[in-house]
This record gives sequence, C-alpha cells and structure tokens, in this order.
Amino acid sequence: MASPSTTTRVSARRHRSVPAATRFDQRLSEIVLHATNVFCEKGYEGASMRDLSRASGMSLAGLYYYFESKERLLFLIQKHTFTTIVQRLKKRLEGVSDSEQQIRVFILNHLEYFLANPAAMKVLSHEAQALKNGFASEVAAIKREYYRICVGLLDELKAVRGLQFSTRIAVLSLFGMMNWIYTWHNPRVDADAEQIAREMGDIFLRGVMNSGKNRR
Amino acid sequence: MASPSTTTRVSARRHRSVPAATRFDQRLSEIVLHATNVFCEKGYEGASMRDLSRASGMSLAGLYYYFESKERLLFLIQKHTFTTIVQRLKKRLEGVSDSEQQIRVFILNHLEYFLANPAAMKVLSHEAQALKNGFASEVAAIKREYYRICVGLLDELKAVRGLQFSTRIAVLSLFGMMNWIYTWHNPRVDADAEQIAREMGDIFLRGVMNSGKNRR
DNA sequence: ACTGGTCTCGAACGAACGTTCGAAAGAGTT
DNA sequence: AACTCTTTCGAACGTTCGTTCGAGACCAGT
Repeated sequence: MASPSTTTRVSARRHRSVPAATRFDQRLSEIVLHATNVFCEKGYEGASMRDLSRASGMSLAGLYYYFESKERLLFLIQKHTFTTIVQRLKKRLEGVSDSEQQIRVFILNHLEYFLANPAAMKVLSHEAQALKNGFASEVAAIKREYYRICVGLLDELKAVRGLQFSTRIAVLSLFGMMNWIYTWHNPRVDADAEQIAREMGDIFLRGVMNSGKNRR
Repeated sequence: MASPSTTTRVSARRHRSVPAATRFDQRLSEIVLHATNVFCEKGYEGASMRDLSRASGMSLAGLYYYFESKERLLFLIQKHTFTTIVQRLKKRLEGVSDSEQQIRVFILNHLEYFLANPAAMKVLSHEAQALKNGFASEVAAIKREYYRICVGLLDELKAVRGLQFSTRIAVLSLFGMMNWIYTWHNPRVDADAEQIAREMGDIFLRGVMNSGKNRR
C-alpha cells in the first residue's frame, strides 16, 4: 500500500441511480478522450492542465471535478486501453485452437486496436514510465498478464512443433515490431491492420518456426 | 531556414589553439554525458535544468556557458549519438559483401551500440519527437540516411535471392524489434549484444527469406 | 602586478505549472 | 418557490520552470 490509492473514487455519486451515474461517467469519458489526444501530441509531461482544459472545452478547475490529478487521468487512459485490448484478445482466442493461428490472432488483435486507437496506444506505449508507485504497478500488472498470454502461446507453439528458441527474446521482439508502429504508421500511405498483421505475422512466424531443433 | 539556427556556435572560442578548444569541448562532453543520464531517467520534458545542474555538479547559470538552451543540449545528444552509430556502421559494412551478412552486421552494430550506450540510445529513441523545427529536421536527416541504408541492404537481399515482401514493413519491423530493447533489456538477466543480435537476426532473416516468390 | 580572456556562480526574472477554494449556475424533486 | 444535489468556473495559491545578468574567480602572457 502506501502511495496514492488507485481504486476508483466514487466520491459523491450515489443514488440518482441511472441517469446521474451515466452522465458523470460519460462526461469523464469525453475528457479522457480529449486528454488522450493531447498526451499523444505533446507527451504526458509536456501537456499542461491548461492544454487539457482548452482541448476539452472545460475550465481548468472544472476538470478537477472529474478526476483528482493529472497523473490519475493518465492512469485512467492507460488502464482502460490496456484492459480493453486484453479483454478483446481473450474473446478472440476462444474460438481458435491451432497454435500458429492463435499467434496470428494475437498479432491481428494488437494491430487492429492499435490502428483504430492510435492516440491511446501511443500514450500506452510511450508513457509507460510516466506513472509512479500505485498507479504504475496496477498498469504493470495488466501488462504482465498480456505478456504472459503471449509467452504461453509461443511456448505452446514450441512444444507442438518441437522448436527451440528463446521465448523471451521472441516475445519482446514481437512486441517491438508491433508497438514501434506508432512511430511510423501513416494511414494515408500504409496498409490496413489486417495486411500489416499478415506481413508481420509472416516475418515473425517463419522466423521462429524455421528454427527447428537447433544447436545449443 | 527561419527557426533557431542549429549550426555549431563557436561564439568566443578561437585562438589559444590547442588547450582551450579541447578543454571547452571536453567539459561540454562531460555535461552532455550527465544530461544523457538525466534525460534517460526523467525524460526530456520531465528533466529540469536544475536536475542537470545537480547531476553535472555545475551551477545552473554555469551550464549556459556551454550551450544556449535545454533543447540544444538534447539536440547535441541526439546528433552525436546518431552520427556515431551511422559512422561505425559504414566502417563495418566495408569489409562485407554478402547481402545476408551485411544485414547481420547492421543488426549487430545497432545492438552493440545500443547496449553499450543504453541511456543515449533511449534518449534517441524515446525523445525523437521532442525537438522542433531546425533541430528536428537535422536529426531527421541523419535518421533518414540510416533508414535508407537499411532499405538498400534489404532491397539487395530481395534482388539477389529473388524474394518478395514489403521492404518498408520489413525495415520498420526490424527497427521496432531493435529499438524496443530499451524498454526491457536488463544487463543482469539478458544476454549480450552478440547473442541477441544473432537471435533477432535469425528471426528476421528467416522470416524474410522464406517468403520465396510469393502470391500477390 | 597588471591585463584580458576564460570560466563560474548567486540571485533574480517573468512565465507557466498543478492544484484548491468558495461562489454560483443547472437541474430535478417537492 | 424553496430546497438539494450536481456541475461549472474565475481567481488565486505556492512552486517550479528555462533563462539572464553582472560580478567575481581563475589563469595565462607580459
């Protein structure tokens, strides 16, 4: 414990069962969305509360009715984004049993969400170090779960096909390939998620599967 | 033009031929080194001039004798780092003629420098967006040259071996694999540059070479 | 001992930062 | 119309930011 609590503060908000709770959450979501774009463009440290105020059309003080600090806002963005991507992945993996196909699903899920929400994913990738203590560890836990899922898929591929390579290096190389996309992807020039997922999947899977039962 | 000039200001420093010029440059190098570590830990925006003053053991005002702004200091770090890595690459490529080996040299050069200068490389990778106008474009020019070299190597591999894949996606995937390393590499746990270069090279080259003369 | 360039620093500048506060406007229920 | 809870905001808080300035210390060559 110690350090700032990261559990959701309901503060006031109670009865007025349906309309009030949703209205608050909806307004907060709008702010989170605008903040995501600002953090994406200027970086977390580089963006000021006044920038967020301007972007969301709400006064500086008004923002603090919805969240208690700039750091918590970044936390909300990262947690929501990461939770969503993990959730979607689990759903998509349910119907697939082949090991190679599962990894292709993993890649496609990641890239589709990335290109559909480029600002949020850039903030997730680029500002991974910006949170502190309690905030940081809660996001780190989700990240670890996501990482472990990928490790599991790769280990299964190794077992089924009798391959031999460093899972850690392979997984982290794959994440690198995928996450780096925020530095270069241009929707007016580059292909869509499906095709990029196919090409990256080709490179990665062929690279990993032709290792055979190797030396060492 | 317009925007801040990025050409090296010699300002005063002239005669006193040998000792003075070297002393100035040497002291500046020390500051750049300390600043690199601070920028690495706190990020460019998150690091204050007072942090740099503390880290380098020089007064706040004293720093400004050596460079004219915080932004220029970041520029110096990025330009020197990038220039060095390109320079070393060119030297290393001279002796190699085989296309696959050239790409392996490219990967090894990148990762060796990365792991030998992790702070500088993180600042180069992570703060690529922090510079503005003239500063940004000068670093971008070096980056473009580096990128083009890699494109050239891959295009040659494609021609020689009759392969068919998107060079752009392949190159950017490779950069992603390599640059992402700053987010995970732990010298106490992970292998050295040579071995990581071999494993990443295996994944990438096998992945790209087994594409054959494909559909589409 | 003096001179002139090189180097360093304490102190201060105005601007911008994240956050707080009390007041008031909205909105729904009586 | 009066009451209550929700939502908004102008103004200000104290702190920290990047940068500047003028004075003095250091260090030759004379």
